[in-house]
Amino acid sequence: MTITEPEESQIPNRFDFATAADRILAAWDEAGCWRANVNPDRRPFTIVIPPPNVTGALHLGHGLNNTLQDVLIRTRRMQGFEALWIPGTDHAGIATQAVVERRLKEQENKTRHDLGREALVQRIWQWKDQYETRILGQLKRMGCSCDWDRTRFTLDDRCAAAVRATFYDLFRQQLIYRGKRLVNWDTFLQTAVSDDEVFNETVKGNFWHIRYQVIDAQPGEPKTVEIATTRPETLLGDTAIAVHPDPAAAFEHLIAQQREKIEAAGDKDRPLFATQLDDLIARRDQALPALSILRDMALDGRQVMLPLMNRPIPLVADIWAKPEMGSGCVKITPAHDPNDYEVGLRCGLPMINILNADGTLNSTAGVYQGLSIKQAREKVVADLDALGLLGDIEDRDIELPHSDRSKTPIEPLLADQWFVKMDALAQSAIEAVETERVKIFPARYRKGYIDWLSEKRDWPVSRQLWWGHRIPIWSAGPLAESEVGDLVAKLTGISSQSDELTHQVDKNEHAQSFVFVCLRRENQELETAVEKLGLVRDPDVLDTWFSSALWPHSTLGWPDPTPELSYFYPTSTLITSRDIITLWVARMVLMGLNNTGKVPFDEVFIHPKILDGLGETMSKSKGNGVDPIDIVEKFGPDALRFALAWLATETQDVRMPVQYECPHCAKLIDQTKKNRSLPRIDCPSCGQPFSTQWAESEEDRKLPRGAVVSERFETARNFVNKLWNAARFTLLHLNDFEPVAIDRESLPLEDRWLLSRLSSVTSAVTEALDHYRYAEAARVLYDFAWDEFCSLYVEMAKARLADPSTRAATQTIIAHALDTLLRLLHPFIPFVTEEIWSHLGTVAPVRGLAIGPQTPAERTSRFVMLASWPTAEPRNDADDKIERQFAVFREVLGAVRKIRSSQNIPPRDSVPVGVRCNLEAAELLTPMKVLLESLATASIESLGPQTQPFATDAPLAIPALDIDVHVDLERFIDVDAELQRLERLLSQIVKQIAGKEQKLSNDSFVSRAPAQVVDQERQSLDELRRQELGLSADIQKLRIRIGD
RNA sequence: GGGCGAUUAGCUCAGUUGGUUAGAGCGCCACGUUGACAUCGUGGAGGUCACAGAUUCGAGUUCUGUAUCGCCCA
Repeated sequence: MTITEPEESQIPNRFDFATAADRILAAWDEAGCWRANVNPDRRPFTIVIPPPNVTGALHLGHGLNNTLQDVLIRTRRMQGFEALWIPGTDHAGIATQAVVERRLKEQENKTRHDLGREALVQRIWQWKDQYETRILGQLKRMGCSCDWDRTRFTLDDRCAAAVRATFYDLFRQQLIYRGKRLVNWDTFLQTAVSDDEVFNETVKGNFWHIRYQVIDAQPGEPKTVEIATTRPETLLGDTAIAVHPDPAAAFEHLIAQQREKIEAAGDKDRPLFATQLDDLIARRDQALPALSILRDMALDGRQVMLPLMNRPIPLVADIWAKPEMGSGCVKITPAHDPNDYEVGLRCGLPMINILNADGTLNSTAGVYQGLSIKQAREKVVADLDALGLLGDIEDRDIELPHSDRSKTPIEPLLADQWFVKMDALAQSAIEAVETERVKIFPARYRKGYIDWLSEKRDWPVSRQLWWGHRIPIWSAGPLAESEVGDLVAKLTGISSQSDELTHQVDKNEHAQSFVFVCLRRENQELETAVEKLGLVRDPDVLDTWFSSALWPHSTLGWPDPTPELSYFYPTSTLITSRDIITLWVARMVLMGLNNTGKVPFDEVFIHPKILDGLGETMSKSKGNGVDPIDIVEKFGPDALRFALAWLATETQDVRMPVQYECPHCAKLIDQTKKNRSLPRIDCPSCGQPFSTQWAESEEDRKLPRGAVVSERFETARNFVNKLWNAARFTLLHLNDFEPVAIDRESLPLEDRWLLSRLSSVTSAVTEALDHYRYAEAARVLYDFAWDEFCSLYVEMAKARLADPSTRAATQTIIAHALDTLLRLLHPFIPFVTEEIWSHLGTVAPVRGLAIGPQTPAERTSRFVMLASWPTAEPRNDADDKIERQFAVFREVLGAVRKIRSSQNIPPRDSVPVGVRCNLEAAELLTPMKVLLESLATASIESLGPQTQPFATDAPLAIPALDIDVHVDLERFIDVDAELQRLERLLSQIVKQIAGKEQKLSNDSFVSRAPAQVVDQERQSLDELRRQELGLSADIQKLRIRIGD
């Protein structure tokens, strides 16, 4: 057989991901590799993507989330499942509307009211189209193998149909009702924002003390009650003053608590706590009599006069009043404070709203009508002062809620809202997790999920927005009883002909009647009919989470009984981040159960978050976000994915210091809190300016943009390169490849070792992925590919590939190994594996071990993406032995290399080596002598129990294996270096001996530790003493030599 | 205030059931390129496992407390 020279030029020595990626994506597209269809011959495996917001582009957090999903779906696809990954995006109600409104204001100085509902929604659709395209493009470039034909959007027609059907159903089950609720009102955007769109900021404010006069004070009773407030203007909406119902008990409780605190405190804190206790007791003694009187007055139904409004309001007894704070009394404004609202509910108080939507005061505020909050506050304070009702004014830091969207202060405001009744729904979702019909990984997240649902707080689903699913309710009211009867009769008439309309009659807190109609789907005719009856459609839209709660079944066609729904639903796994377990995961479970009777997914995997170098979460608004595409362009898509998977451990968030890359000189500039919010940065290296994501001005935007990258992707990029080059080596040596029959038993040791390792690695990777241990899977593959396949096997194969008598068999094995490795790595690094696969398919279209007269040759699939996942072979003793053998081999090899290195022996000079070891080890090592000689550039002069040190000896012991490695330094000796090395070794050994001796002289260790452990320690001590002797002798010899 | 998590080498992180001398990547130092790969190879230096207790013959690993940081909920 003639061996032709490998043609290196055909395969470049680096993987050119920039050009290959597009080509590979196009090939997958063309072949529809990512497509999944109802297929009774296969088991389905389904993932729905957590739909990213169309508010902005994806960052690295999404990069991680989607990488993990893709690794899983690619693995399952290769394992023979009909693997469906449904992509899509979320309309993200308020977030998206706010972004578009802000731009409208900035660029055209217009508000949404200038545009009107339809035109604004039109604009938001344009925004959505733009970002949806960008987001899906980002996912594609990352290699996400979603079924793109099934891309959905939470506001598209199919999702809308699901939302309508769900709302209608819940409404008919009487699980949807209208009620009042305090909302976080953004007076700038004039909308309610959700709790998670509110952040608290401490601002400087005041604490005003105000006196309210008691009406008809009796003898012995106070004439005024003092309260203190940070928001004096809200007194215009006060409906009560509260005092604690049992101040004595409340004080006792506090005092007991403080005593416990002192018990538990360290010496450092105790004096402070003791002082606090004294203060508390003094306070009780001083305040209790007055508070008791006030409590009695409250129980007696006494009233105080609300200043400025001259409205009598009751004294009430409620636990919200804290006897230890201020005067012990608190004003109650139920319509403008969450705590007061609760008091109002408990005490049946009226709720008076004093605000307009724009934050000015309304007509209930009397003479203050029309003023802004700030103006009203000043005037109220001045007027109180004039009346002599104002007491002290304290300076105080106040935690004030702000809207995340407009950055303006939130005003709590009472508004009509639609609610979903959570009781039974929440219970069903709790049970799904408790019974493990839905399994959550890691399990610690179960608690938060269950605790949150256990509160069973009704879900307010109205949003005062224009962007979203409009609430399908038409209402009329308040109506007289006769009108109600009339209207209901007419509605019953309509609904007798259509099952798409349902209605309810509801009375509000003032006993006024309202009629609500819900329509099941878009139906112009019905809508017109309903509106003709005088019913008006609710202007609000639904909470975004309402539509995303339906995502696992709405994307599959529900409410229609589609074949997809029955085949792919319930989905298999949901992969998401922990911050939306309650908002989203819990709601999907309860809605899935309500709508389909089945859980939406069997398993949930919660992955870590990506933090920046300062430990802060990444976000666009902070400026520390990284665009995955920047990483793709610098390091390649495979490096992005592999690095993220490698970092995705179970407990640890991913901390990722990021740098700007100067587009002029490629210098990396650490991102800091300071520079991350700048629109332009001058490169400290080349001095030239570049722009950042904040660039707004013409001038800045003209500058080239500095990518935000992280050095943490280098390891993964290097790994991809390593794999590429190992493959390149393999491919170059397969130019004349003809598969040959393999007889396993007669294979050389290193081949059997490699096959055994492949099998072990396959098991480990499969196991790790089954349990979402991505980092472990990545590490196993990295270590195997680099340290074993590249550094050992390929090195060992070189000689055999050069020998015509062994070339063919070696080719068969190495081709098989590369083939398996590519399959195992494919889910992590799909592009480079696909590229190598196609080269491999050219030189070795038929490969595998099952080649022979009896078994048909294994022909491989065109795409590794569609190839089958490797299966591990059953373990056997021979394999275990071989793996142990190689572990020993690597230790000995390492020892020789260490000695060589410490002596600065040139790499190409061969050294004589002796290995002293027991008989068993000698038996293991003898067959590997040639390999050892080649990898260590050595000649093995002697191997076994009889091996003696050389005359000019450099020893190194491997105590764990009872092996001493000796190198003959005759030709190389650098006495000083060797003396230095030996002395350092000796000092380490002396230290260890001391430790062991101490341990063994401890009677309690010798008598109580297991005999086996004690024995081991004794042997180890003997071994150390033996080494000590040897080293001392060697050192002695060298000293004499210097003396010569 | 409640809950969850983290704290291991200069940096970023692994560390399975408690048991020889605690590992990796990057960075650093030394040496090395003729054919897979300098995005490389070989070796080296570098650790009071946050702190304080407890359990144990023995603790990075188990328990309690403290500190710091992060997230979630109120």
